[in-house]
Amino acid sequence: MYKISDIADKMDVSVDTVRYYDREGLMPFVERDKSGRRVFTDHDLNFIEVIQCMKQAGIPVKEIATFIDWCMTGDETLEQRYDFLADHEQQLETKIQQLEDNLAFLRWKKWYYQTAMEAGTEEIHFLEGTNVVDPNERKRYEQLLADGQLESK
Amino acid sequence: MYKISDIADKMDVSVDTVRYYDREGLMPFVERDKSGRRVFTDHDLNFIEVIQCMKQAGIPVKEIATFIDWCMTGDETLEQRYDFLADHEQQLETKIQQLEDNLAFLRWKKWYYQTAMEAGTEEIHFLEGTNVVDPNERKRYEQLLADGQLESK
DNA sequence: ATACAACCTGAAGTTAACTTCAGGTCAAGG
DNA sequence: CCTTGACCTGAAGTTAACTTCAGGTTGTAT
Repeated sequence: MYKISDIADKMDVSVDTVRYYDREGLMPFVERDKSGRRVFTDHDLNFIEVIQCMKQAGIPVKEIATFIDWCMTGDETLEQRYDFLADHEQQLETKIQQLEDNLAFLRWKKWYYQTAMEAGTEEIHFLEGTNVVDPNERKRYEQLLADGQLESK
Repeated sequence: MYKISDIADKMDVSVDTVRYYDREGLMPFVERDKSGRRVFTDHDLNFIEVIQCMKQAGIPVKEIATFIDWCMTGDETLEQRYDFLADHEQQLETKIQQLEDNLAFLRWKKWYYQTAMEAGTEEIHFLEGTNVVDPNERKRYEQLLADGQLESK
């Protein structure tokens, strides 16, 4: 048996946030003791894990509530639940790919500033006489990356 | 020369959102034509790219505004800009790792429902006589995954 | 016995990131 | 010439996800 603060710790959120989640329908399974306090069981931890994963994956609270609702309904919603997961698996894959691209861009800009700092000025990356970044600079960086010459940076 | 709608298209947001970004200080570089309309240059596209990347990476608008502000200041802020990027590179790496973990969890749950659907009931995953998920089930899944027996699912 | 930390509720407040609105300017096509 | 669509501003409205507040109850350590 667990109390609300245990769950808050486990989910790495505040106790108030757990109550907020409950209010929004994420925890219809939670029981109360004789004086009205929330009591969570081991069985509930299965749901807590799911909720935490979905939250971190960026799924909105309302959608998670729908999913949990299906869980409470029983075996006739197995397919909806599967489809929900398959759909969000797709979305998450796409999002991770995008973040990988963003990460690659940040790294190139980091190299850009690293080298600019060494030169004392950003101008080394500009097209002759302008303040526009030379598109070849990015290619130069990609080449160095591919050649494994950027290990120390 | 580009107009606001071109930039909106390029960033994949609405024209109103671009104006909002400008208001929040993300585009101090933008010029105006004689009748007050925003005019973007090729030089500005460098910034647009940076802004879009940072937005997608989840960096708050205010922080991006700070970064852009440094860019306008000149070479004396090169170090701040480098540190900013290094810091967010770190954060993004952590976030991607977390999302990978979430993805792995979603996939295991997908398998859980896939097999439950085939059996017609979720009970196949429960500990004898309870409604608690058998922890060995996840291990079973991981084993199948490692053995490459899940290709078609 | 009593204090006090942890719990409760309903409701109001906050923040970020937009979005919508009201009202106005302007350049180009028919 | 005049209509129309793209642009402008300042300000108000919206939404999600919390957070804070006011006021109340209770189990446990001193």
